[in-house]
Amino acid sequence: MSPSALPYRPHNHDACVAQALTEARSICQQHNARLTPTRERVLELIWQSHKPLGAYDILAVLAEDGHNAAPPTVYRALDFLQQYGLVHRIASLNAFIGCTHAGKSHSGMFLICRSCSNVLELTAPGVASAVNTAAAEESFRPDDVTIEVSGYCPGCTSDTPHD
Amino acid sequence: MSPSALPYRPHNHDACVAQALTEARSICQQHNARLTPTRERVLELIWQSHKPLGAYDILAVLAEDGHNAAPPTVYRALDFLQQYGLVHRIASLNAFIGCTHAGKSHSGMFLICRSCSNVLELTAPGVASAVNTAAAEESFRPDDVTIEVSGYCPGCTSDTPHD
DNA sequence: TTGCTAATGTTATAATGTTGCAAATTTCAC
DNA sequence: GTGAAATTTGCAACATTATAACATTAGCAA
Ligand SMILES: [Zn+2]
Ligand SMILES: [Zn+2]
Ligand SMILES: [Zn+2]
Ligand SMILES: [Zn+2]
Repeated sequence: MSPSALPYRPHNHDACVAQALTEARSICQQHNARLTPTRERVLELIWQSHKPLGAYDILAVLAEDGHNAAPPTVYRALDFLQQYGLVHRIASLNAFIGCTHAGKSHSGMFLICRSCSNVLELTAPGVASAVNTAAAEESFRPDDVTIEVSGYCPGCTSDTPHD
Repeated sequence: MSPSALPYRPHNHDACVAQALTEARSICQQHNARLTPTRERVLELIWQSHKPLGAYDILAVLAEDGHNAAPPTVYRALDFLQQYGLVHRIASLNAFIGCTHAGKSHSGMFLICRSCSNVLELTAPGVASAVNTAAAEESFRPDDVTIEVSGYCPGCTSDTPHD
């Protein structure tokens, strides 16, 4: 078994954020897309932890920033970031999380801890192929696959839930 | 390849509804749960087609019925029906669909057609086991699995989208 | 009856997400 | 550089989805 994944153990999270921002800049440059200050700030906020963040949570922080922002500001930034695969929306939570596989084409699977709220994004090729097989048997042509697993992470399966 | 699944071809849908209601009565009886008129009516409305229905759509029909209903009425009925596995919520649509495997314990996978909106619920044991394997590799204990696949159904892959 | 519990009614409000248009900024051809 | 075109942002209003809190009613049993 692999060692605990990042979200589940102490780590230098500033490095996570820095790397995410660096990659985002690079990806946007490749696509001639403009990672404007607002968009970058939203991405940074989403990466403030490995827990998903709601649009209105983001909005509240922007307000603290002194940024005079309304909901469309946030949703537009989120749309942009999703478009370039920099963040994912977790449908079962109405919240957003930074993509840990930005750039690489992937169909994510999300492990959502009910106790500590941390989310781990996996690539899970086995799952993707099983889904495609099942869909093919019904002659269904998949376009977008949502896989969200709620449960308990390694840290929270034991009796002492993590933060 | 199997022939087209029910939602994708003409069929006697009244039979779908009748069977769903019969099974629901039986399941509720087994659990000493009361399938009250409101709950039964909501279930019937959800089964009016193989397309998912929003809570406020249900509310509107109840109003036409002359039923003086407010949102909590609908959401409470939906909670009840979900609790006994009679309907599922489709997170990516904020909508509800009748369960086609009521009674049998199952972890569903939903094929959602972008064109005609019909939803097919599959059992897909291969997918379930792939998800469990992937989760186990991260020492994650799954509790609830959401798998929603948006795409195009057999009828809508061709150039003439179905209703 | 009486008293208990589950279910429903009612009002208000919270949380999430969108539309439409005007103003500002950036891009790019000239 | 200058000006038109396109992108991005500000802003106000609105739409949709879901819940909280508390009163009332229906079902059921002692
Ligand atoms: Zn990702
Ligand atoms: Zn946890
Ligand atoms: Zn049918
Ligand atoms: Zn279709």
